[in-house]
Amino acid sequence: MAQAAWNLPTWLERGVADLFPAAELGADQSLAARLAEVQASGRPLRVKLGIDPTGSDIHLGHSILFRKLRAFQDAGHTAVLIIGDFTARIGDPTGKSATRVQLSAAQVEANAETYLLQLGLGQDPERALLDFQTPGRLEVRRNGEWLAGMNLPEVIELLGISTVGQMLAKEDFANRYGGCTPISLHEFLYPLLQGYDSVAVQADVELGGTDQKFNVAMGRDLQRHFSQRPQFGMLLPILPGLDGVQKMSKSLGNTVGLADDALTMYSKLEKVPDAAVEEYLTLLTDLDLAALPSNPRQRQKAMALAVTASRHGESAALQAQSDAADLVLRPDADGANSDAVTGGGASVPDACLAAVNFPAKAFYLLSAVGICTSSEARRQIQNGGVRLDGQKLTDVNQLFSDASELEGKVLQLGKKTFRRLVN
RNA sequence: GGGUCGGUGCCCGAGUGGUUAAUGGGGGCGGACUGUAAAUCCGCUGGCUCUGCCUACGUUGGUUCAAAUCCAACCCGGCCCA
Repeated sequence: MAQAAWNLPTWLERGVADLFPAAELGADQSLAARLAEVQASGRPLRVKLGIDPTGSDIHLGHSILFRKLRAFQDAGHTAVLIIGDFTARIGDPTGKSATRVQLSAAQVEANAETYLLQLGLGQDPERALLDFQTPGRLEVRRNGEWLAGMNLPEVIELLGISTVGQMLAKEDFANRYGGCTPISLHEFLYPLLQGYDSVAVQADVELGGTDQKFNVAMGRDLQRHFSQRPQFGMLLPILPGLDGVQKMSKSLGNTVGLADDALTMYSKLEKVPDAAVEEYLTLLTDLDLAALPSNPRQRQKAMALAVTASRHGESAALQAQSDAADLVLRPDADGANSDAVTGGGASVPDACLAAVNFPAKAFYLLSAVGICTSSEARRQIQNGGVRLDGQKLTDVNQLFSDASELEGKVLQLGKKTFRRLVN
């Protein structure tokens, strides 16, 4: 068999951390071979991606999987998006050091709706993360469809496919077991149920983060058990968060939300630590890395611009870039640059003064306008971290007697929190 | 079910009757510096329109002038035994 048959197209290869079974096992077992086979038959691949609607916000860390899924769609394959409405209520133990709280059905359903909207349901396909429009490119399924009605004999059959030893070989379980943290029995069911999803939708490929290897591999075992051809596992790296070290995760507070406005998104991205910039470029953009300038600051900006543009469009991204530059300019002690601070930022979020009771002291103003708590505001003013139109506030108790003396001004906390005061 | 150890602020972890909103570290935030970065240094790190008031040490009650600290019951977890 020709070596060429093992090669994957670049759109497929980019950013992939792991693909199994490996091509070396033999051409007939490689993904490239399956692609060729499928192409010949005219049947698209079924590419599975499961998400558990446990939160309400999707961030860039999730989006790398959706980007890959979209790439499959654009190549003519079928994305099978599984909403884990049932499994969300068990809680995926992966990466968790503690048992996850179980969610109510209503909560899960609400989250699922929000997810679909963020993924681009009803949006312009250019801007949307997934292609919701082209017929045959997307199937959205909820795993409650096949899991909720499972009876005990079926569950027992599933349980019989794996062993305690196998489960304890999984890293998270092993850590918790060794580290004296509790593991509930029902958590052992999670990998099996996720695996069964692959059986239910007859997946050819399953996408997941590298932390999903165990679960994706379990899918192969179950498919084999149910006499299906085992899927390929395609694992993508876990995106580091804004700290550049830990994975992007809402609970760590280091995320860029898909729903973030252009300015917020750009501002966060342009200061991603150098060490993470290359990964962001590879995983979140289609830019040709070799063609970019080598200066790290320029690469950072190019990345921030490209990612923001993919979400908000080219012109909004450019606007955000220039606004971000304006906002960061510091006025001199005499306020020389204050024009830049107040005038440039067309996209500074507004804060409504209607909720403020006048006369208002400075620390109270910050809290009434929703920037931080009043106690926090006191401290920040004392630390010199609060500015009004670029002018540093020094007195916690500085009194503002009326909304009119604040209207239109920009209140700033630290380097990245800005609110334009409006009435 | 029995024995035993343990449950402290975002996390880890001191504290074992009284200057305790609670030592220390991590993280986070702010300031200086810088490339709006990293490293480094400094400050802050429960809430409240705050010279004071409120809420906090698994839960609920109790003892005491006074409890995270003592007592009881309960809930949750680890380990050992069944």
